[in-house]
Amino acid sequence: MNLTNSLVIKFKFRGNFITTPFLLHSNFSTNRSMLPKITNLNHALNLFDEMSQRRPLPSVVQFNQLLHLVTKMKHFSSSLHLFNQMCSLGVPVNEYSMSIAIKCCCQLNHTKDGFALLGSCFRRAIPPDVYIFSALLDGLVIEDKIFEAEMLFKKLVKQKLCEPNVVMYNTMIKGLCKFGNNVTAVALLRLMEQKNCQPSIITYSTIIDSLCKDRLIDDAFKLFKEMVFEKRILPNVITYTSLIRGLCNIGRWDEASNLLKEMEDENISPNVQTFNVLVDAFCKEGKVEEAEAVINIMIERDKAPDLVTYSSLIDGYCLRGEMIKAREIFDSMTLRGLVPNVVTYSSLLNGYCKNRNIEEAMQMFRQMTRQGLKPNVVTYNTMLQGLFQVGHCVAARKLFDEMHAQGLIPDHCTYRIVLDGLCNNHLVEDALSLFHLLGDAKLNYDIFVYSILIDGAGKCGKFHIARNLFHDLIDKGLQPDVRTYTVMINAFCQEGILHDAKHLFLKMEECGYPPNNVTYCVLLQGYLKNKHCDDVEMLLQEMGDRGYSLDASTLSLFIDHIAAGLLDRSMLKLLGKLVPKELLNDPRLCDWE
DNA sequence: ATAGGGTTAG
Repeated sequence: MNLTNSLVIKFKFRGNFITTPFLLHSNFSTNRSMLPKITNLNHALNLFDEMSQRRPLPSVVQFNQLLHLVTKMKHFSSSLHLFNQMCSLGVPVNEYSMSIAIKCCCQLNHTKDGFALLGSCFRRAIPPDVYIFSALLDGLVIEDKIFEAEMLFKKLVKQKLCEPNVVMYNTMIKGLCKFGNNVTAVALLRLMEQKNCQPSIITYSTIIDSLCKDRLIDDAFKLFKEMVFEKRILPNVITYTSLIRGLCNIGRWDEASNLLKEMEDENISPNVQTFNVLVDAFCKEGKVEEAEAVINIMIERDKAPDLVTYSSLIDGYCLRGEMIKAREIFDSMTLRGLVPNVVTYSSLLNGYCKNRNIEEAMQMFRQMTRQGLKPNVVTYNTMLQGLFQVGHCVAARKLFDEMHAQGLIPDHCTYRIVLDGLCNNHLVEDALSLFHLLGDAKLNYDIFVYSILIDGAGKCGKFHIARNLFHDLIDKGLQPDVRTYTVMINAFCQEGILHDAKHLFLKMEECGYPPNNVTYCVLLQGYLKNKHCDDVEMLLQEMGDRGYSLDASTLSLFIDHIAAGLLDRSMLKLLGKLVPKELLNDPRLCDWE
């Protein structure tokens, strides 16, 4: 390794950065032997000790270099500690030292401390620069304080406290994307062009990734083309990986495969993460053989599968109910030098739970704790759902309390799982009192929660409660979605109030939420069960026009009605058009048409 | 210094 090349220091020269090889002479001899060797934290800490004992003290530049190295290794708390020691030693810290210290606070989720350090910049007469503000902005984004982030950004621009550079724009764009605000993200991209700050591949990749996550794949490609053909920015492996994932997620496999070819033609090799996207996509479709084939290619190409790869594969086998195979992969990971983490465990636990093997799930849950892994909210959610599914409500309650004792805060998923679990185990009263007890502003404004409770109340014959909940959510200004309408229609049908069911069915369309397959089936079942057959034929016709099909239980009900002479056999022809392929081999349908 | 991966939800 060439020492001269590896030790490059940036000198500020007439306001421009120029890079100059840092020539090493006698007084830097210790540097020469130590700095390039720094590969881990201990080396860095030892060097710091050694440096702080030298007299005179090394310059702030040398300390900053070391600080920068430690930060690069992501040892943020150590870096902060060193910064504090620098201050105690009397090293005249500058804006670079401050920016590193602030960056560390922000990356540690202590943006507040970062702002405190900003205050100390002013006290030390160090004018904060764009790096410092970018670090703070990123901290706010990391902590999901998007409103504060936007305020800071606007304030910096308006009061001309600093001229945003491409990194700062990218950070703000990342924040907007994180909150699904793609429109403003693109607007900011346009603003930076207008201000002559050229967007980079990072700017484009950030927005492209966000559009892909929101399934706006065509918009993503529009931006991709703009980047390549207008801006002449070459896409890299990250850009391609985002697009391939976007395509896989919406099932556009051929295009994903073409894009993979395209990127290889451009001499951009897929990396572990690109392959992971493919493995995950195959596994989510239950195509574990294909996933295994991808993994073999990874091994051939020296792109060692990692925890993510195997977690996806475990998911794939769990989805197919092949728990022995899933467990085999889990157990063999250690042999490959990979130690399962909380996510891997959660995947396996979810598999056991979904396949109703709660005993094995419980055992593994305890095993992970013994191995020193702390279950997180997702792990508890998985277990809670598993326990409710097999009706172990008392055990679920115990686990819920345990979660609390561990200092974990239940999230939206937790409440949805618990409320749904209680409803499905005929404990609607408990669900409702929990809902009212919580009174949590967020929970009370969660449309999913309302759907769960309305469904639960309706199915337990507590119709008035279901209807009150529906009015309640309207009063709060919540917008019911297709599921909310559907469960409410179901509740009306069960109560035999078909007039209101039909009214709501028509209303949802007016409100921009057209009924789906399930809604039609629910209403049809309601009509049949209540022997109210006037609209049935029309509804079936509409379903055909919309390309919908009947589910197994609705179809069964129709056949029973026809067999009992309650419906005319002429309806069979219409029904035949609405039978999904997988139901066509039902023996009862043999004499159709 | 800024961008991409894995677990839960009706």
